Amino acid sequence: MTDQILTTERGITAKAGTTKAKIERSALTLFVAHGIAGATTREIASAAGVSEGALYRHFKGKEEIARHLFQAIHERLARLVREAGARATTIDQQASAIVDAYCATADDDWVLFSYHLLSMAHFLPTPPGDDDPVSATEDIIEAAMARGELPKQDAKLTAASALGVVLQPALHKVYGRLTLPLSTYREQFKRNIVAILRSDTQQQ
Amino acid sequence: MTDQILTTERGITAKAGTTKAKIERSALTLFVAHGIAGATTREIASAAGVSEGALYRHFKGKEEIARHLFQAIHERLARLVREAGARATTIDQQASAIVDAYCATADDDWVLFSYHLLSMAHFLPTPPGDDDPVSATEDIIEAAMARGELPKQDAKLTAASALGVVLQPALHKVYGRLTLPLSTYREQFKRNIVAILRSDTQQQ
DNA sequence: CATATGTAAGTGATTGCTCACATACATGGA
DNA sequence: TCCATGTATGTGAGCAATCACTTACATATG
Repeated sequence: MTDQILTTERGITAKAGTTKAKIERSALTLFVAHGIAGATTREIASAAGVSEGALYRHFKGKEEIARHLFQAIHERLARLVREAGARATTIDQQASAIVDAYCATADDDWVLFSYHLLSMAHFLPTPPGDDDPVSATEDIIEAAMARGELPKQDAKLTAASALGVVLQPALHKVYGRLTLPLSTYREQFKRNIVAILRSDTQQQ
Repeated sequence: MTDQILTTERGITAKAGTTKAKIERSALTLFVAHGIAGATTREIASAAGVSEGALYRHFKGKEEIARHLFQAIHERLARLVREAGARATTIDQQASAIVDAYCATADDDWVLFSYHLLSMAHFLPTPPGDDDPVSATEDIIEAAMARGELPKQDAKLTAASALGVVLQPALHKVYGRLTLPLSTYREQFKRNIVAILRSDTQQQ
């Protein structure tokens, strides 16, 4: 039952090749495969090729590993959305930049991204004050409504549906219904989101 | 630690008020709250107000309860989507009927519906041959493309994004970001989905 | 009395986590 | 250069708690 991984493991926050990086990567993979509760500390240690005690040199416990991994991707996505929103000036450009950022992040580390999708329910609601990608998206849509670029409506709902255009296909990739890299669908995502944002602006 | 529920419990497949219905309802609630692996058989029995042994009179084990509940909502949604597709003739009518069916099902039994959203990853891929709501949606979109009502493109992707318009807001309701019944957003869902379906048909 | 249903007290297995101990390595005074 | 020492890191046996599940028995029903 020794599932030791011999290759140098890419870390999430720890330097690649270190024991901590191996633990992060093994835990991440097993959390995605069996869920957080379903993955055991023994499995994680075995997959990382270290003893179980080593886990507790670097983390307080299993739950801390799970939260550490979640925060890494959650905060990263929030930052990327904010940056994409700040970089562009029109809502169409902003939508395009956000889609690009999501697709690049997903394809860059698919296991980490799918962990974010699958473990969301385990950690939310996030402690107030912390940023998150959904709030960032809502803020960008609200700003566009405020400057008259979009019709005024429920920004929380619009943000949710727009995110759904990307995240539901991402989930289907997790389920094996779609197999190509997420970036493959970038342009269609952008068209679809723009279509949603404008779906109430029928001023012909 | 006796969390006995005194009201008559609405069954999923069992007759309301029976022990089996109480077990189904308690298991469902706890699976949504703590996940399948995170909910214990003791908790389920306690919440149902029965002994732990009673669980095993009606189900082989915890995993069978979880699968039983999943199949109930999964097959129900698949059937509703097929029926909505068969009832209407144009893709716009079909989309409208599917949105109505999803919203009605969600609001009718929100815990069961959110269980479907949250436990999908635990059961998929479904055994081949069984129907599912995503395949049903794909079939309807493919048929509309075949009769020239929609531009020919990746039906699996279009179906995923269209479902995302409804399911991501539903997830946000699970997370507490949206609070109103899902039906509240019906008309906006329909507009958004139609906008997506047509987003490649710019024949002006 | 036969069958279905429910109970209480277990069972062995597995869980997350701890702890006494081993090793690696950097530091610095002689 | 040498080794004494402190600190960081890793080990693996093992612990108490908890897990899903079983079993012997009671009761209800037709």
